[in-house]
Amino acid sequence: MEKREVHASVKDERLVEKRRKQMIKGAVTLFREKGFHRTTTREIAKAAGFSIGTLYEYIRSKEDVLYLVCDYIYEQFQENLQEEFHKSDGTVEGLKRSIAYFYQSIDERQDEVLVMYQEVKALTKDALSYVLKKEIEMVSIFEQLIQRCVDKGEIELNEKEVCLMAHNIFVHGQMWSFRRWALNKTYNLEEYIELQTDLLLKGILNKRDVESKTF
Amino acid sequence: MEKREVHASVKDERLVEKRRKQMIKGAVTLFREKGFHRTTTREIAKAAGFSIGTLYEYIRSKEDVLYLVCDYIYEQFQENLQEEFHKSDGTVEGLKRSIAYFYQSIDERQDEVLVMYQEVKALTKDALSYVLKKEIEMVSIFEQLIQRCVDKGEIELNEKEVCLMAHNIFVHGQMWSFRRWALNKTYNLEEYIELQTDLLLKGILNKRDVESKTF
Amino acid sequence: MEKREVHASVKDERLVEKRRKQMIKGAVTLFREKGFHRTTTREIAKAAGFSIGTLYEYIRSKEDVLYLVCDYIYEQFQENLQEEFHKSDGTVEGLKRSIAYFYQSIDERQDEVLVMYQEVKALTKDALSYVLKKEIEMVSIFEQLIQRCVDKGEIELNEKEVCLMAHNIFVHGQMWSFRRWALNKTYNLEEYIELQTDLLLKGILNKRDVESKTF
Amino acid sequence: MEKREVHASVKDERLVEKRRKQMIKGAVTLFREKGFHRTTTREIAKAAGFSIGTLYEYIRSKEDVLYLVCDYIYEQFQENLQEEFHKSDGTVEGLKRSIAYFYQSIDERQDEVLVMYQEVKALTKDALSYVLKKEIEMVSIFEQLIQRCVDKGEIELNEKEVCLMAHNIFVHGQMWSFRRWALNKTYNLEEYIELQTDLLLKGILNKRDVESKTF
DNA sequence: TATGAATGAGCCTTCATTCAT
DNA sequence: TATGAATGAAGGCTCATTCAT
Repeated sequence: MEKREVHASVKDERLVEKRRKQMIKGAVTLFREKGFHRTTTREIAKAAGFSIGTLYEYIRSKEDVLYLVCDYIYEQFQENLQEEFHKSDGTVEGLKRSIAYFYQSIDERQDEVLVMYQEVKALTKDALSYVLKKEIEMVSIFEQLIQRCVDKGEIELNEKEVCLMAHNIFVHGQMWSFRRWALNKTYNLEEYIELQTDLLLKGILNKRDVESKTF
Repeated sequence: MEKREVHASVKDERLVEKRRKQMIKGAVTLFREKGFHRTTTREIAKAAGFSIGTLYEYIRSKEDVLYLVCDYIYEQFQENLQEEFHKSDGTVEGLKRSIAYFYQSIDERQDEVLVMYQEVKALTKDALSYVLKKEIEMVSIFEQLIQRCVDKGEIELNEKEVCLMAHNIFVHGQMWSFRRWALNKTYNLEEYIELQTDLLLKGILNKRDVESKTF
Repeated sequence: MEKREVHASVKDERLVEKRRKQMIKGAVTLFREKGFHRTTTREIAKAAGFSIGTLYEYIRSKEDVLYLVCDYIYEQFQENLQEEFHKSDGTVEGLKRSIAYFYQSIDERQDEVLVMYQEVKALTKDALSYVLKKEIEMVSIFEQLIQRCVDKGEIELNEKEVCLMAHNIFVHGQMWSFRRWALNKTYNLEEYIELQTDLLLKGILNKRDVESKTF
Repeated sequence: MEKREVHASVKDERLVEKRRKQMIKGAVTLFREKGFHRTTTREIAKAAGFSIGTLYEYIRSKEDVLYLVCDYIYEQFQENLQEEFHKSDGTVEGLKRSIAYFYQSIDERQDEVLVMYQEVKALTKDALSYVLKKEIEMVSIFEQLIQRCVDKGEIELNEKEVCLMAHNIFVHGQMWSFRRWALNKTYNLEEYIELQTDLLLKGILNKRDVESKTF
């Protein structure tokens, strides 16, 4: 469950960072195209711009690449979300902005999200646990964002509803990447965000607000 | 996009049917446990109860097995949904029953759903298209079920909202299988169904109904 | 320490036996020429007359080949020695015959002995233990052969001397293979056997015998 | 057959000497533990206390390390034996002392002897020849030591017997290292030396001596 | 039809060696 | 001189697929 340190033979940490970035970038593209299993380590090395030998100076096994990719993506999202969390003011408008922002980042990182989403299960149990923990943390950020609105009296939901709604928000984000083949025939990102948010919030807004807003 | 005929060397159609059932059953379990790529054809043959040679009398390639599995699962669900569709009366209550029924079948076939869900991407383009077409059909059934309610005036949604809601219903079903690791800590199936349906319908029910129901 | 069963995927035991014989024969030659580590599994397969895939139907790892080779050689020698043991009559003449016979078989199987001798250490601990146990058994046969002569009063040695002499007999046999490069400049097999036996027995023969024999 | 000069890029001979000593020391331990083939050059460099790049400033190939190790060990033994040779007085007692001394040094350098003994065959033909020549020289020292006793009339042996006995003495020394796993259950070094010498000399001592010693 | 032995392309990984700094 | 990152040939092993029986 702890952050798994991927072993590198190379000592220079800057270099490790740099090479891994190259690696992740190349790997994401490949994984996206052919999936983790159909991608060979040689292809990863080549895409990263170095030799197979060099690749293995920075990882211990092919699975490490997948872990690195997943970790990287989660890290990015979590960072963004964390920020969003701190900006949050407990208003429904704020929640909406956070959601919009989250879906936008997913849209920007489509490939990465899709890869992470489709290949996590190829991780070993260890790595998987760690990654899932991260996912729970992200969902829980949404949970808290919603809860703030509830606390402020802007929306009415009990605890379990808050939790489920957080999951839904999260999954609707992923959806935009894994069901893109179907969704983007009908919606562009803006529409998708607006419609999903509307459907989500319809009916849970406190009467007072609804009235003041509708009329 | 047409239904792909998987070639069998064996002529006796009854036998083909029988053997493929065995095959699918064994494969689902294996794919569930280890994923498509980590499962070997030998294992599939063994799990199906015959030899590797025999396996290849009924398929042409390993991927055929995956296709057969996916096709089988979709077929099952589609059949069920079709039935549901015919029973539908355009009331919100009916829609709720259909959703509940759909989620229940997903719960009953967890393994299969998960497999299909995680491994479809391993299908060749051809097979994938066919399978995705099926998925669209299923979503479209929900679309029609919702539309009937709209037509009847029970709920208020425009076309795009109907479509998105259909997708959501579908994805929330899958969610119950692919996020089970997180969800079933908090909800059992009944709760999940009830809460999701509530969140879904809150606010889109026509005022009249809401009033008559709430007061 | 137990006899290690080397796993074969192929069920037909006769075939396994046959293929392994081919394998061992090819491997011995190669190991002799280049040593275990410098021999590739592909070379072994080729020398055995089948493909690399087939090789791995009969073993699980390269080390299995070495084990099979060692086991085979020991088995051969042990069988021979066992026989010799049963024929033994407790006379010094008998002991001499046994030694001569042992050295002759070593001479006949030079390559095998050398391989076994030089490569055993490459075995895993498990396999090594088993193989060393066999070696102890062989030494102990000589120990018993000598002891019989002692019991019969033909030679005079205490327990520890008997044991050491058994080791010496054994090692002198191996010597004929691993120091052949030096020894066969000076001696042919017959000479070697005679001289070693003479040096060995000189002085340990009971006086009575010596006298009656010498004079 | 000539002493092979191992090429070093570094010019400073003192440094070369120093670095090689470090190298040999580290390598012996590693070779002992894992054998030559399973030891990597990186491990050797690390054990020697410098980097892989530096290692290659003092050798040209991994095999050079093995050669250096073997050469070093032989050199040590030969030096010792040479000394012994000069001290020798042609008495059986003297021979016994030399043997005892030889076996003691083997005991002291167990690891080195074992390594040399098990890994020489990994040397290239060239290096092997050179090293075997050294071994012949060592055996021949024993030959001469024995011959002196024969010349002095202390023991009775013909030329071929002298030669074989020299080989035996040498091999019994090695034996103490390569059969240690079996021998040291029964004997400690002192016993081993005494028993081997006894068995060796029994019966070849000139009658006169035997009588004078026994009675 | 059913079997399972045989095949070999191809994968992941290691490690001796080089070379720019 | 010393370093250690980079290289890529080569090795062990797997597994989808075929085919003779």
